[in-house]
Amino acid sequence: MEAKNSLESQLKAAGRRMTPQRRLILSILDETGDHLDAEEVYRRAKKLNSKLNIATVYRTLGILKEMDLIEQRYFARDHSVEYYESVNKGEHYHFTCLGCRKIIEVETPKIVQVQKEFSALTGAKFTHACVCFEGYCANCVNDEENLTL
Amino acid sequence: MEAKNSLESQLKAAGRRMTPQRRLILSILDETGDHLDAEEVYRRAKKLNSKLNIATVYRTLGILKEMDLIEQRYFARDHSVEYYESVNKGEHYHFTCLGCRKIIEVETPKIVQVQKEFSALTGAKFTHACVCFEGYCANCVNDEENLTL
DNA sequence: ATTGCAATTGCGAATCATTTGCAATAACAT
DNA sequence: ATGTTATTGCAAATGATTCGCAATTGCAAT
Repeated sequence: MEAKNSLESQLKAAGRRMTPQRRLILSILDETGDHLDAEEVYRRAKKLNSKLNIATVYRTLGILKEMDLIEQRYFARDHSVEYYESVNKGEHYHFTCLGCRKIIEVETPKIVQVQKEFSALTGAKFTHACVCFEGYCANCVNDEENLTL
Repeated sequence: MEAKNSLESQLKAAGRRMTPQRRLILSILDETGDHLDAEEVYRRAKKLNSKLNIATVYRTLGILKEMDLIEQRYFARDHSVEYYESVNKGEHYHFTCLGCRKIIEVETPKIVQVQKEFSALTGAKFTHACVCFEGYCANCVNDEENLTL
């Protein structure tokens, strides 16, 4: 057997049917390095299967979320930009530059430390953390200061 | 002069007109200890001024956000529960119990440390961080384990 | 290979929170 | 008191997501 991509095989293992639409959506999610929201997944998938409906994209993303195979995350403080990401990417967070809109990944163990401390203190158990940072990257800091001063 | 609540005086300082509707909305925001979303602000305000329109609430919240007098925050990972909070509350984050829906405030300097480290490393400047935690509180952990095992 | 049934799809309509256009109203400087 | 202009209420628009339902299709059993 060929090395099936993990999303597909996990869906099948859960007793889901594999349709061309799903295969398409899954392959996009699996192969992209970008951060895609539902609309963008739809846009890309639609290019390859023009009769795909966006409701199907939402339904598929919903199933994957429910199975904890992807996580819904957000970039901006007001959560205006949302996207889906495989859960197997390791711990990282995102910094969005308000100047150039670049996304920089932030790696740190400290968020997990906060969780551990809080657990130890209160006995609570974490299932998820949503963290998004906003600001200006090194390139844009100067521009921003010139504007606001 | 009486000690005007800060939101009101700051709005006036910014050249905004003070209407009964705004005064009402501001007093609710100023006095509540709860976490209110736009609908809830509207519900509470409506009790005291039955002809208030929800568009006015959204417009007022929009102005306050723009002036950075309140911050829009979220509880849940999927950001389904949103609320507005005065910015002068000091650094804290929220843990939402998925069992009993209780909100526990998490105090830690670590998030700010992450920001400082990242700034030092990359030269970026933070303007905002959005952090929300989800899980089960000590009381609900056991119930949840009983359910899932 | 064929069949049958349940899962899935496409479509359009429904929903829900939020925003907007606009005419009427009201705040505030003069 | 008056005029200008911000603000309001209302209703309609928007935009993302969900839903109902009939038609289709995957897949297991034959």
